[in-house]
Amino acid sequence: MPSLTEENYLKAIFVLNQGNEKKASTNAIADKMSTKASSVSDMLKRLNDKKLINYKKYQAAELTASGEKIAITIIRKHRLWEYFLVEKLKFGWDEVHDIAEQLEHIQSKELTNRLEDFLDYPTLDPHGDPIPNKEGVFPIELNETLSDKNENESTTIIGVKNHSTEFLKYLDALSIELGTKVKIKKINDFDLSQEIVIDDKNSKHISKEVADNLFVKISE
Amino acid sequence: MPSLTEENYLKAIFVLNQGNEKKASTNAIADKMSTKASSVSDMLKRLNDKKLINYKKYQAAELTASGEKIAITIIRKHRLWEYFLVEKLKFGWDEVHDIAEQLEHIQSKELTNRLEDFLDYPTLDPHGDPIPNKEGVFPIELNETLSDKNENESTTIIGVKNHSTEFLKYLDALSIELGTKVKIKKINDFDLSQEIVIDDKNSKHISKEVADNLFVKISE
DNA sequence: CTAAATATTTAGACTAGTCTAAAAATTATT
DNA sequence: AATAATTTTTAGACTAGTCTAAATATTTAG
Repeated sequence: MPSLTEENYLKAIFVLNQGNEKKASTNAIADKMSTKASSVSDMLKRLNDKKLINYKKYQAAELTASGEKIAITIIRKHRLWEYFLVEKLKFGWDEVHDIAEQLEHIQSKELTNRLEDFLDYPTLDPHGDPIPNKEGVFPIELNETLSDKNENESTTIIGVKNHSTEFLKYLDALSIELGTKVKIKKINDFDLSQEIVIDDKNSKHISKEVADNLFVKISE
Repeated sequence: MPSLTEENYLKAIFVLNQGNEKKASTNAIADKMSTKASSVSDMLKRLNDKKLINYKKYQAAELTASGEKIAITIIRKHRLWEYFLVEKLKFGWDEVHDIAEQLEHIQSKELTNRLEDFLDYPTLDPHGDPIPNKEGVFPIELNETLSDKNENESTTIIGVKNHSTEFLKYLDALSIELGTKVKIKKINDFDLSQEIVIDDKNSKHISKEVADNLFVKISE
């Protein structure tokens, strides 16, 4: 069994390496985990010894099959618990991240599977992120963001990349939620900010950073 | 915030000292926590420094008001989660202890309170143990055990002292559950084992150790 | 009341994980 | 290709918690 800390490292590496390119550098991991590069360096050696990652000095880390399995299990638990917190306990989507961050480390396969059954096998968590099944298979991949779209295109918001309370509250203020239709009226050349129309009604102005963090329905 | 380990020590001390007498000796705690007396000795010093317990060398430990508050919160969370696991996820009463042992350390008052609301404010957990409310008040105390009863007395099982899977499975085999009526037909002088009649139907023979671990309805 | 048995504490070492500061390697820039 | 900037690793120290073995208290028994 990996320790709680090891689980968090594996999860961070999984998330950083999503979209195939090896981006899990020592600094990137340190940044994501709010720790120091030297600590990460130590830990990468240990995870390598345990064959949970492939790691060579001065090169980015990659998960092995068994490391990835653990990472996906953590993500599965995190997302199932988030769904539980929002759907059953009526938390807001901006309130559940830190609690799920703790719940994801509860060890019991049986618990995870019964929870999934109790929740009627949800496929997406409250932020639109896909929930891997018992076998670790994700139902869909979220790839395209609103920034990838062009002027005059319409699309639907299906997920958020950033899960911070601040960002989610900002979306609430803009009346953007999952399922919201968005039409891009204009993209400003200077800062790539967008003028958008929400649900054919309200016009809003959003920065590129916001558009970067909104996943949209994949074209055709 | 106390660490997970500190929380476990506080809980152990609370449980040992239940029923007022100071029984939380170094060895008793070590035993309960499956650790060594020397480790306990170290920890008692630290908890004393943090004013979570009152402890003087060679004397049993007592919780301070703030230590007790923490212990009760842990117990509250443990019992609410056990109730959730049995009532909502349909676990057996013999399967939930280890999982609740993990869940009890999740930090979020809001979560505990919403969970309690979701469960409709249960007062007893699946083992008959009282669930303290938000203010830390227990609805009732379980005191009397079947060993305290005499020959020809009848009573009702309302709780179990030992929560181990083995004990609970043994009770299942005896068809003893919460609410079961028991009449003591005979107490053997030699080993204090009892001949009992369960629900006016089946006669069984149980050891003193089993009777010690069955809480019964308090007389009159 | 003294000796033996038992309980508790201390001393010193170990592990996991972290940090700072310095050294070494890699990458970028001229 | 040489130097500068950046990234990564190493060395050494620190904390929380644990352990074994030895020392010291306390309790029990004769």
